[in-house]
Amino acid sequence: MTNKEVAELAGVSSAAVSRFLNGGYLSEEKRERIAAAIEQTGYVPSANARILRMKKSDTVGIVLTKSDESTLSGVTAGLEKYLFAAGYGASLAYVGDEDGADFNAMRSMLERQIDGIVLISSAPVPGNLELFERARVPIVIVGQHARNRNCVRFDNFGAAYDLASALGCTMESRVAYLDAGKRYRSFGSDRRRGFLAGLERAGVPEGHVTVVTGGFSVDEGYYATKKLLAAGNDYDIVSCATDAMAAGAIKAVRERYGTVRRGKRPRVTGFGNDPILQAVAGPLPTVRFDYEECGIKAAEMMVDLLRGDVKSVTSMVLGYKVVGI
Amino acid sequence: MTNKEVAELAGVSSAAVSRFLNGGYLSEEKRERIAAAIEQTGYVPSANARILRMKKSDTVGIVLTKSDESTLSGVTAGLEKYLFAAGYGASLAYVGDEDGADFNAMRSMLERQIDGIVLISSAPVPGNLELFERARVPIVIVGQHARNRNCVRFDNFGAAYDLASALGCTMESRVAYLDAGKRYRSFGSDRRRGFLAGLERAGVPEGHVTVVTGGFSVDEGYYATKKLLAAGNDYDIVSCATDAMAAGAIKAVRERYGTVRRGKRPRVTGFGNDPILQAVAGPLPTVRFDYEECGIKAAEMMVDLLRGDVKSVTSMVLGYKVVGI
DNA sequence: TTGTAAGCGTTATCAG
DNA sequence: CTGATAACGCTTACAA
Repeated sequence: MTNKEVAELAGVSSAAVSRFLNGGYLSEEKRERIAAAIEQTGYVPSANARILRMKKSDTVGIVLTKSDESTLSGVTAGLEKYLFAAGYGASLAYVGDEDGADFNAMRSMLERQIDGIVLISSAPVPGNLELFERARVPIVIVGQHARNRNCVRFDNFGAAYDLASALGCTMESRVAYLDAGKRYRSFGSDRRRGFLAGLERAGVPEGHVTVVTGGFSVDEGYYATKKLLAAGNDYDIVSCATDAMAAGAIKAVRERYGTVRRGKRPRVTGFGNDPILQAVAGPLPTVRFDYEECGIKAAEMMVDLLRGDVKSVTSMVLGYKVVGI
Repeated sequence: MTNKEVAELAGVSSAAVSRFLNGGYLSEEKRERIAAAIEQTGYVPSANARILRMKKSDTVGIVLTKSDESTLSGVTAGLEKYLFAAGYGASLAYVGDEDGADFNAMRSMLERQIDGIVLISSAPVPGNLELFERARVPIVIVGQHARNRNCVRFDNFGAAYDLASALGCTMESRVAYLDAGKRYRSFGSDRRRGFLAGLERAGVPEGHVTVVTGGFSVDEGYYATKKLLAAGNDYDIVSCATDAMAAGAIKAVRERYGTVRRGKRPRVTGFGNDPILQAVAGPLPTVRFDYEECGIKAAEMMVDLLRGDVKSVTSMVLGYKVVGI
């Protein structure tokens, strides 16, 4: 069913149908006839033809690099909310670890003429951004810092620093830190560096701190902690780069020390908003971020970019809240 | 940058460029010249023009009705994996509770000429399916039963029945069930009915069973349980329709009975694969579904539909595993 | 207010 | 093997 067919049925020109759809000059009488024809035929206009003609899609592409589940849905919710309100659509693509998956997703968005792209990534930003630059498509990076690029991210370093400072460690404390891996700047190295700096500030001697690097899943947190404890050392604190790892760590700690809090049982800390962990392990020292706000800010930045009322590159850093101490 | 411009630069016709991109007859010499021109210009073909011309997009739309977070990412992962392998793209849209959000998302997919649509929904399937029927766009429903429609779902009734049967309840047992709400057939009424049937089978008298209906979040599980226990009754079992609710229930139980398992402290059961809950509350009786397989099956069904090698409507019911008993 | 017609970037047909 | 050309469905001058 096309424009033209509807027009014929209604006894008007195809231009009239287009005007009906987009709000142009039209007599009340034709308006009704067209409405009836559309209703009758179930006509759905072709977005592709429109985009082709208009050379823009009023749509923003969102590419999510798979990582921490809960983060993503909060951020996208915020993004979509703001974008819709501003009259834009959103087109999502999840990408996993497969080779080149991010490139494919980004390219396919370009092919579909998205007007802007938001990259949500915990790993280093892919090198394929030139693609968008050449096409003059504005880019907003979420969750990472990128030199001279528009980005919105959380202050992971500061959050980890404050968390470490709030734990009440002394010169005697023994602390283990479970790092999420070098590949991930935001919840990997930023948190690790912040945490270690915080400990140093608190006066914990370097020799009392053990850092273990692994993945960010529950299982990886579990095995890393298990190994650590099996080595025969006692820790006052086992700090984890993510809530998922913390869940694994808690399991390992309980297996070793029993379920009751006493004596040498280490305290576990996490990082994130996981409500299930909060309920079951609480009060657990952790850090909360407002993911939805992050999405909103990113969307706002994008919309400003699209509307052209922005001149310079902005890098926005969002705050955090240390809880459960 | 367009087809034609690249063609000029390479000194060939636009048809040749098209053949280069889609693999048609082309001399090695021109092939090279075109490749060079594309490289040089950063040309990206327009998917919209192609779709307009071809009248198909080789893309499947996936509409996710917001609900249980963890479910979704597993199902979409399975869907995308299979679809990509079969040569299709996927286009995601998350929709929340806002009025008409699902309709808008579905319509916009139609406007973009998706070749098929997968609806992932825990609430009743929206009435807007005629849209797709009129457009002859195949539909696969995930997570719900829908009369005379292609669908893939889990056996929620059976799972809840088996879970109830496995709990070792006797004629003396007191059981509370936290229902997730009538709006949700799959994890609402199906699970409730299955659970109650299982209890009956196990010989638990109806009078010993309390059903409370609420939402499916951690908090709602917490408050419902708290209220239940504050009423002064003791329960042997508090069964929850979702793992999130179970997390809340566990918190409430601990607040009332302390953290040690003994005496009248009720056992809590959940429903789902939440790894964090498993680690921290385990072993917790719960039911596991293979979400990724669900996505794969749905994609398989869709691809069969698209390829036309399928005649009748299929309704597929996937199994489950009761664990943590 | 309304209709005509050109053009958006592809691909497929068809003649060379 | 190659190139000209029509057509896909829509919007928008421009002319009426």
